[in-house]
Amino acid sequence: MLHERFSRPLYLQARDAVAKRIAAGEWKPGAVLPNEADLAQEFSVSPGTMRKALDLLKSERLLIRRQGRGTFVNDPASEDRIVRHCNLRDSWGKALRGGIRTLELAEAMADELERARLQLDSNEQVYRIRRARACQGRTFMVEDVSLPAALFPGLAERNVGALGLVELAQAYGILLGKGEERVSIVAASNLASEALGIAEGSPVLFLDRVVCTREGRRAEWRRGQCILASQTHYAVAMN
Amino acid sequence: MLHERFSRPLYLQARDAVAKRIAAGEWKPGAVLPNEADLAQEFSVSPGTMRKALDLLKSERLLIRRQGRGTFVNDPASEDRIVRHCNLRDSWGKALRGGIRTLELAEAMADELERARLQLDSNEQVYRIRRARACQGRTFMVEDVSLPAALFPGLAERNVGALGLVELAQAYGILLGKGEERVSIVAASNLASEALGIAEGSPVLFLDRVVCTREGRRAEWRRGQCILASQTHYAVAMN
DNA sequence: TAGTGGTCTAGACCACAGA
DNA sequence: CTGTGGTCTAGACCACTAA
Repeated sequence: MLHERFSRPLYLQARDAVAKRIAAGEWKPGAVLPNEADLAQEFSVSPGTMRKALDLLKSERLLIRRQGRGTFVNDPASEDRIVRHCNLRDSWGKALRGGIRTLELAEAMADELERARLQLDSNEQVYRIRRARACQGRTFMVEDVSLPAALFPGLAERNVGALGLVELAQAYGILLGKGEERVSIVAASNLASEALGIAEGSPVLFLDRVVCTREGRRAEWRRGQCILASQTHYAVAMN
Repeated sequence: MLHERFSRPLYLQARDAVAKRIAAGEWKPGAVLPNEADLAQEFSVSPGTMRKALDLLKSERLLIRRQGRGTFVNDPASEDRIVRHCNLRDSWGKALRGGIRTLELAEAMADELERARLQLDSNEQVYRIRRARACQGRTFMVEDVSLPAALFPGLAERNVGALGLVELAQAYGILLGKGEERVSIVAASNLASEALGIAEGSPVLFLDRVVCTREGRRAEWRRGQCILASQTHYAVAMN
């Protein structure tokens, strides 16, 4: 099962083994895991070591632990995990989620910028998607997304028109990890200004985001142009 | 020393006790702490409990632990702690720190907005500071800062003209904790456009930030207007 | 009442740094 | 070689949940 000595710490191996099972769908979102003692026995580690692994997964929001209840698989669509990838907030501080409409979808050879940002080799393919997000009938963001074709095989053939990154990852059994978003101001492009219903060249928030998988592979590069209605804003937590 | 039963967990009490000593300057930045066993004995807890407390402080970036070396107090001016409160990055991804010039400083009764954002009672005083930040001779941000007078007694009499929040907190023995920053776009104010050398009403990044102390008291409300030179941006990490 | 995770203890051995 | 933190073990008892 887990390697003994001359290798990574046991609690990291146990953590990754549990994460792998969740990614594989062996333990589905909302399901309850065996208790600490049973898991420890299954992975042949001490209860203390197993606990450390489970606490790590809890801090990574992959598990939820409740005293007296048990250990549960956190749903990727749960509020605390959605909020991580959506920093736009409405006037009540709620994540500004919106319906997604796909405008274009094409497969192509990764260009130089895509290879750099997604850390791809030459000759690797990407899917390019242009989408619009709307909330209450009002489009607030248009985005250009590049996805490594290797991570999302057959994406063009699947019906993914209304799916965001979180839902896509779930459909492909990919666990998302760290990411970085760069925020700046640009003049709206022709397409964006039309879709957003603003004058051409109006200043919009430009969101340049790269999200990695749990294992550190680049999973998405997104460039979004975004308008902020009154009282809506881009929120950043400092911990 | 620490309360026994009927109270918060021992590892949290130990964590706070260590944090308190650091804030009081008993252990200065860069200094080495006693080893785990000695600390455990001093606080009358088991080594495992003491370790949990120290690991927490390490995850809060208050301590640095090095195998074979010891446990050290992290400097508030160290890169990893500065970067938390400065999300502006230059083209190389380095934090965009800048010299600070104070334009105005006044003490006043907190107005309604300040009472709401800083969670102050009526009749509480605040210090209002207007400053400019410049890097390589170019002003890139003007900011209006409100500080609770109760936390920073006698601030007007001290020479704090070139100090930012991090340095101020250190001078007053305050440990900073969580915070939130809201990012949006506004038309530059008269004062800002002049200081930043841009046309009046040009779009600028508006940064609205509240930072708390470690204990959760509001320590600062800042409203900054900011221009982004080529290749500079506002960076957000998603963990 | 039984089962869960949360806290706490008291050790062991290992990897690493420095004298 | 000594001292440090990092890992790992094997228990104990407590607080909470649900049947």
